Amino acid sequence: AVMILRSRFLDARRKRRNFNKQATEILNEYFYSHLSNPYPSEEAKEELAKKCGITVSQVSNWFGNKRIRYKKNIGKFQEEANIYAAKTAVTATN
Amino acid sequence: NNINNNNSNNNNNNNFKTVIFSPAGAPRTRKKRCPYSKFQIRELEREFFFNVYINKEKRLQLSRMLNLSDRQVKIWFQNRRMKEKKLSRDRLQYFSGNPLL
DNA sequence: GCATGATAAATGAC
DNA sequence: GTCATTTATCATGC
Repeated sequence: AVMILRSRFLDARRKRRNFNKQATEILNEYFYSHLSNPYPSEEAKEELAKKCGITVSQVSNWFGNKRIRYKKNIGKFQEEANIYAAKTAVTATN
Repeated sequence: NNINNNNSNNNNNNNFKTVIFSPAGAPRTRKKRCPYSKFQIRELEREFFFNVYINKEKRLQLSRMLNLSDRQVKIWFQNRRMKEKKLSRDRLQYFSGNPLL
């Protein structure tokens, strides 16, 4: 039984499921509002994880993937960047 | 003496460097990541089972047997220990949410 | 067919 | 040594 559970941990490591739209919104909002330094602190990661309903490791994975993929093709994310830039600009005026 | 060669099936071609994005600086390079073969992983895992920390002698011995550099074996054990720690965290979190298991 | 999340080599800070 | 990363690769979703 122990071996079965153990193998299930190893097998289940890559059972990928997309995050829900709200979680992605929160992560993108943080990323594009900290584009000059998109490295959330450990405390910020925990808060993001709580708000998104995911683990801290998943937050770290998301930022790691986002940083490298954004850096490699900034043009592809330009539209997305504008959307969230406008969103944060509205909140800044309040 | 040249260390890197890999037998195993598909690759490589190590010492291929990839250019790193350099924020206002001289462009640096990094060794291209090359996945290890099943055989290499099996032997590394076997040794890791006996001792999580590997000594110099066994490290050199393993590196020769697997056609990996001494540095690569050292780093593999470092990463493997980190992986084990993460697995422990995941296990703890999993069981805390499922007390019946 | 790529987008996306997770993992595997490799680097560097400390 | 640990550990947060970078980068490439893997596996899945759709």
